[in-house]
Amino acid sequence: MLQRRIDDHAPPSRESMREAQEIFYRHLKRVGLKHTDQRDTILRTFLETRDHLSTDELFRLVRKKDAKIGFTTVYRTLKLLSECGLASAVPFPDGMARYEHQFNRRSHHHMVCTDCGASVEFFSPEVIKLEEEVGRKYHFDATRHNFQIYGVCEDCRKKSRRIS
Amino acid sequence: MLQRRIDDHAPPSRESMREAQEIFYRHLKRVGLKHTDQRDTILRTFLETRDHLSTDELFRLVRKKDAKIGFTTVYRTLKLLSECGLASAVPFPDGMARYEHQFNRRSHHHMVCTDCGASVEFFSPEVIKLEEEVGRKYHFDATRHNFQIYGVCEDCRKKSRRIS
DNA sequence: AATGAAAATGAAATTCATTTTCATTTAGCC
DNA sequence: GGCTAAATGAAAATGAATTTCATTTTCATT
Repeated sequence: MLQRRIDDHAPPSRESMREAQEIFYRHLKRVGLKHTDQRDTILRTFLETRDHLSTDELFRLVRKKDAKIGFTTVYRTLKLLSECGLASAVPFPDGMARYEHQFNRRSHHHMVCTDCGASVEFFSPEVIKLEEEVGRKYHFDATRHNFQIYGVCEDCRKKSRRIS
Repeated sequence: MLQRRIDDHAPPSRESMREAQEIFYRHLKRVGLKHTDQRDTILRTFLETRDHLSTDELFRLVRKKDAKIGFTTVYRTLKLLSECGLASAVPFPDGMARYEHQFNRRSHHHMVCTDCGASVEFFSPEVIKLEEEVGRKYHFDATRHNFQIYGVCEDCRKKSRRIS
């Protein structure tokens, strides 16, 4: 299933990797948790991805680097990464929890094909303004939002035309 | 959990109820399915709600009207209602599938409190324009979208201030 | 470097919403 | 009324998410 990220396509530089690790370690320290090789490997693997990964997909990638790391650890680490803002869950129509990393990325949104599940990112500064405005109006302290557009992509339209 | 709908607060009139039923029955006929008392009861119960209901919550409401209707039937009927556009799934942060009815309702979005789960609706014509524009730009046939803003509501801010 | 308490790990078990199965009942066309 | 396909609902199955627990590891303190 294609899930294009349309910018920031360079792999993370050594410095930005280190910066992200520092954020993670600071968070661990703050909540009294420990620094382990597994967590290190999982964070690095996650930062190298460009897609929207389920826990299982990340687990498979992690396993390639260290076959001894278990699914449970990946699951738990992904939660920790969400807590400190390095990862965030994106609700996809298949209902499975999917995460993307938020390190050094512009705020963006997703357009998802309801046929094949492919997703494309788009950018919309208006939405960010809207978040502020609506929050103010209803006296919410708005912290984040989530915006997806669903539809049928060009490829799937072509395919369905061929069939009918 | 409070889930305010901020407009359209009147219960459905007899006419609009009938109109919705007609949409449903037309859909059933189209796909070769039958009209049953259970489906009738479930649709009526659903239209009377104002909230974002999980399948189980709707099942409990339906059971009050007819204790012989099973969970499975509610589950299946909710799917049928989604197919014909009378219901639509709203992704909430608790991960459970929640539905709201779309009959005679303005297009709206949700602001959700990440603390207590309370939700408030808001309206934003800009977002509808955005759906069209972005669809055009990436050659998607955009059919729907989903937009939530997350934050902390006034009540929860007050409560957390009291604690700290 | 050794110690020990607290935390981490990972395999397995559990939970729980969702979905499917299947035997029985019902709708609605002839 | 009879017939056939569909509906029903209880129970079982599924599968992602989460918890348990015995073992291992981290790391602050000797």
